[in-house]
Amino acid sequence: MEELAESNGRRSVRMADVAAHAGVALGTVSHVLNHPEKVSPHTLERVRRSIDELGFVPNSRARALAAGTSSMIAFIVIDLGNSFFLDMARGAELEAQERGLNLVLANCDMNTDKELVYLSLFDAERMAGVLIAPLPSSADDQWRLQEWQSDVVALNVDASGRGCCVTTDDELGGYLAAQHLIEAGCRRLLFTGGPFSLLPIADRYRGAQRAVAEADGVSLELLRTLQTKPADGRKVGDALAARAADARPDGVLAATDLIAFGIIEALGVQGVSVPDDVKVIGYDNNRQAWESTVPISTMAQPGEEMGRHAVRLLVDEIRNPGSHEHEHVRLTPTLIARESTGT
Amino acid sequence: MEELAESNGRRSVRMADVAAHAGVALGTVSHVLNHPEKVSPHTLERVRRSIDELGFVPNSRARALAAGTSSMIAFIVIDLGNSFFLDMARGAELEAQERGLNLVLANCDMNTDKELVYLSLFDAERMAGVLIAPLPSSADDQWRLQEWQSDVVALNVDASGRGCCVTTDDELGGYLAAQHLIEAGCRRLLFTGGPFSLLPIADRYRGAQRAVAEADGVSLELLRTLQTKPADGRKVGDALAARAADARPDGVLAATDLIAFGIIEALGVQGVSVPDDVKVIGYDNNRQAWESTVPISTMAQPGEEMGRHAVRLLVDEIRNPGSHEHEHVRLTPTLIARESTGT
DNA sequence: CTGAAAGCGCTAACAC
DNA sequence: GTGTTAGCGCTTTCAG
Repeated sequence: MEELAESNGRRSVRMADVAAHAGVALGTVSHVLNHPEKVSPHTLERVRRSIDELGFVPNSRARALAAGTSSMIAFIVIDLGNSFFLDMARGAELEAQERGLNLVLANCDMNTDKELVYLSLFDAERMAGVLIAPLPSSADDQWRLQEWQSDVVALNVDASGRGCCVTTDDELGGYLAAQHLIEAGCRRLLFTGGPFSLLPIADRYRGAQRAVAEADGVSLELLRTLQTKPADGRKVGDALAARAADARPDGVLAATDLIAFGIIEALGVQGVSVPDDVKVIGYDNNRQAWESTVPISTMAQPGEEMGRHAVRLLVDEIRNPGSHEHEHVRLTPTLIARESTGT
Repeated sequence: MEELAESNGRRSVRMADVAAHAGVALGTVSHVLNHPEKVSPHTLERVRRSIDELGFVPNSRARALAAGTSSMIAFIVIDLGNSFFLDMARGAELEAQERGLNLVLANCDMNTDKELVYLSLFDAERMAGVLIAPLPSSADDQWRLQEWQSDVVALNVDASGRGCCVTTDDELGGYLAAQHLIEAGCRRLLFTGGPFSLLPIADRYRGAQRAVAEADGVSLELLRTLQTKPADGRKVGDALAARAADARPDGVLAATDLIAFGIIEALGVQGVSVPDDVKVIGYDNNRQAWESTVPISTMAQPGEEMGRHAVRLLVDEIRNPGSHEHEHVRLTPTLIARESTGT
């Protein structure tokens, strides 16, 4: 099981070698690396030259062991193929870099078991901290049940009470999306998406319900899908196209852009015009759906901002173990109106 | 610059704590972890219980330091937003896992400077090995100029002479793609893509030239683009649509699927039919282009296989520092015929 | 300002 | 089988 790699042949040069080469004590070399201001210019120069000449690369593992600190943080992502998560990673990386931390990624590839595997790995590796963007299911996340060595902050999932987290307000997003459709003149709305075990989807639906309840003479129908892919959308589109025109919704709220994409495509093929006959709005501002023939209106989630915030929370937790209080940062999605809901 | 994270508050339980708790020596605890067969069932049981009760998580850093080994490898990727590279990561992860190694990812986000930054980081962290899929430009890769502590194998780039690498044969891919077009009846081919500083693109063009040279009465035109995005393709599509029908190529070989996608879209808008008027083939089997209204024929690169191979080479290099010989594995792209070149 | 020495948490001989 | 001990490469007091 735990088949380890053997160290590679060449033995790397150690600090002691540098010290010998420069004719100083080992501690002095350490000082030029960590507290150069406390070393005389002359020694500094000499040691530095030795470092260069020998090609010395400080061993961070040893350093971390001795100093009890590390500059590595890890981000465990449920699906790096989803541009939303990749955006988070970008934001996290930028923020980490600005704070002198290094970010590595782990891809769970939609396999929730891997969340735990990687969490354990990084825990054992004594990362300074770890970020995790799990599958936002309603089931109690396994990883939350454990106490971890490293500080961890969750993204895209409500981990209140157990730790820091940053989410976007999906209920509000659903509300705003529905409102946009209503303002565009739609009266017979349809919400489609699934599975509802995904909290964000359930929340988006609730938001849509609220918007509809607040409006007069607007109805809301629900059509569940099994997944969130274009194929699911195409099925919905076909079903809709098969209906009589007056039995058709005039506004569709798709739980994801990918679904919206499928719907628009299927509708187009069957001669139903978007946005003339039916207006469609998606959710996620997913790059994969950017190239739709009819540009898709959508609710954009601030992925990069989420990543940045998460790192900020993490750093606070790492640096102020005493005073730190867990926080739930809730960001707001933004409406991006494009052609699919235009006039 | 090197602003480190401070260790978090709670001090984790060490092996010594476990030993004390179980009433055995520290070395014994180490044994139950690394050589359980050499420990009496009774002690084993007791130590294991102590480990559980105390929530002991072995410190891999210390372990790596003491043992001189590590099970972590890293994959530095030029662009995780590109599904081709993500496929490599998937393959690498699977292969790594089967060999008891753990894979972490680093995203350069199309920033070549980051390649070096991450390489240095992982070098200092004394990773067991590192994989790198850089920007395949013709410029001499900076990272190749240095001797690294860790073993490194390159993906998607020819690093012969300096280390192991695994690539796909782009020249052959271009050849096969052109041949496919010719067999589909095309006589006036157009190759479009760019910039040519990207080696794969130049190679694909060379392959197309070879196929055309081998065929009778087939011409090949070249239309360079600045980048490899759908927008570049749309420009090409518009230019083509603006031509008189008989001045138009009847077969287009796009250097990437994204370009092909843009071309098909632009052509469609202008009333030029794909594949009836013009056949189009792309390259990469990019998921982002899968949802095109006209499914795009393409040359698929075996990303996952590349990742697996790379890990195999890396492992050999790590385990047999003496006998290991650098190897260049060249994989073959596969034609995927879809509608855009259909009849 | 520089050197010596005591660990950091763990592995791997080597003894008992 | 189990305990003891000497490092792994580095940081960091603490004397000189």
